Amino acid sequence: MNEEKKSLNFIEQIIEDDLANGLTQDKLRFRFPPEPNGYLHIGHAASICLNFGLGLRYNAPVNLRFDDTNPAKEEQEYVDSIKHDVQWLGFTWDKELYSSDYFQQLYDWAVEIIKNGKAYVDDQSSEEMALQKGTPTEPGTDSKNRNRSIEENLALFLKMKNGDFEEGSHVLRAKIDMKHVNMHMRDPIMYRILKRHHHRTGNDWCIYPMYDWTHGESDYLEQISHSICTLEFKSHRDLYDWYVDQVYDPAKLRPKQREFARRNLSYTVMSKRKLLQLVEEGIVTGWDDPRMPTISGLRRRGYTPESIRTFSETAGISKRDNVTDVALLEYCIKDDLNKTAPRVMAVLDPVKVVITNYPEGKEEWLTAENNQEDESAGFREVPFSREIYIEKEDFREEANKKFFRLKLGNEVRLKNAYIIKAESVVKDENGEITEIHCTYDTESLSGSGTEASQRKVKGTLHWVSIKHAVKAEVRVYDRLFTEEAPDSQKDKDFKDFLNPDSLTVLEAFVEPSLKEANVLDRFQFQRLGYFCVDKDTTEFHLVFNRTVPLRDSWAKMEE
RNA sequence: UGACCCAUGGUGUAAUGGUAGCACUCCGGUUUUUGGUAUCGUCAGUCAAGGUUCGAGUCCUUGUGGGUCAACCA
Repeated sequence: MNEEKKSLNFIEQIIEDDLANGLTQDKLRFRFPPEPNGYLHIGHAASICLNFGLGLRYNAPVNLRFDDTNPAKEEQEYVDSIKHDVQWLGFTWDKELYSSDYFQQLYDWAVEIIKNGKAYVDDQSSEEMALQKGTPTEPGTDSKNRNRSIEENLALFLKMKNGDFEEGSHVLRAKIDMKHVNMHMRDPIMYRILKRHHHRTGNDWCIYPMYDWTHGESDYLEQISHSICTLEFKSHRDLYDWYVDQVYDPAKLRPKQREFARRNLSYTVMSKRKLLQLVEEGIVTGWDDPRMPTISGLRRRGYTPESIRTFSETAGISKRDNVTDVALLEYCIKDDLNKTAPRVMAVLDPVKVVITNYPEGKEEWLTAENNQEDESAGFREVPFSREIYIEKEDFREEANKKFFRLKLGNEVRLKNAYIIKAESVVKDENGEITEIHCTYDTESLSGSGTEASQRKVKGTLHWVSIKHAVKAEVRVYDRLFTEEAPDSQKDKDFKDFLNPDSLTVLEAFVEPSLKEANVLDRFQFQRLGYFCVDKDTTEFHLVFNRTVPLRDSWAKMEE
């Protein structure tokens, strides 16, 4: 009953203020506007969760709008992946829209703007125009084409549209103010000539509208009430407003742009350019490499949509630059999987144990709970026999009292099975232990209710029966970079900080029940971590990805 | 030598002029057939200096520090 009221973030605050000042709730409408030029990453997830979260909170529609105004970079493949990722995250958009849907409307409006004397065709080189643009501290100078007649502009713009000019030879510019303190207001380009095939409009157009000209008008057309973007667009706001002013009908809703800080994660990079570089240079295996901060990478790694939503919610939003500790993301997935992932046993670095007083040829199928955190998860049967594998690091010939695991002369419990005692070891010519000989307490079976079964021993180990074990490839991932903020180190390239050990491939043994596992099924390998079945799995070859290890306070004690 | 944005524990955020709180991380205790989980606890913060006010993290001024802005990218 603690009616603790959740505080509003600053965007919600703005909306509440607008509502208090007369905007009605039914006018609220949002959008998520990715450019289909790459895969979505965890930073986009923040924006997705923000926009769709607002939609849920205010019962308002949220459009998925592809900002596809640059045919040179955009592809259908990216459109498909983005739709998949948004759905996978658990959100439903109202309308699927494309900026390219508005090319004709934008063109018609541009003609009107020319007729109003607010735009002109410039045929200078981009170098000349850049020179005239000035700098943040110096005003720009007017183009020699700035005062072309309306008729001439109309004729030239038509020729641009008709493909009569070469790429790069002409642009349409808004006539605003070359001396404006805001560089974006110094006669920005509205259209450029691009003789490229567009993934949706094909070859219908050879002029394409720029982002600024497109975005506000698209928001206006869709009657988006709050157009939320990241901080680097702050200085575009003046232009956004100027463009909306050119077509605004006061009877309609006027969209407003508001900006928040993009979410950065420690030990990774987030820019599409850099992620693309990792993919193209083969540093990772693809956009969905489990080490990538992409939604598809996290999905393949074993992250749940729920955990990513919780992460976004917990990290919150603000207007300051940030680098969120990846430990928070890892906490979110561990917390989720702890409640939902079935427990199984797998040995990643095996050493053989022979239980000398266990009859040769005998096998038992023992009962094991699937999830101690969830009674409804039920039980399964796990085979036990005379020879088993345990982890190498779970045995020492000698150790101090802090070491709760198996050592000569000492007892441990095998999870869901018996208590065993290490009696001797067999070594090869190099002194490497090849077998550990143990005896077991025949009365100590877990759950049997006997006095011996209730005995307290300090350590409990996971294990697999050698005879029944299934071989599996296990891919153990570590952070991709060794530096918290790899892309903000002065004079250094982010790739200087690549972690050479970000992937370790192990040949492991897992309990037989895992033979039935399907791609993306998630498990806790007890005492080790959370793992999921990779898509590389075939009928004959099981592959697991380690999502995240369990907290290991023993490893910490060991320094 | 400009304009704009930002500044709260190690990290991410809250406090809307009135008790600086939450989560993660770190460290420690208890419980435990996972050295997991759960649970209890410890350490730790308002960039600085002035001003307004009964009262300032919050408002004002000036500094300091960080970021953004000059693609025919978005």
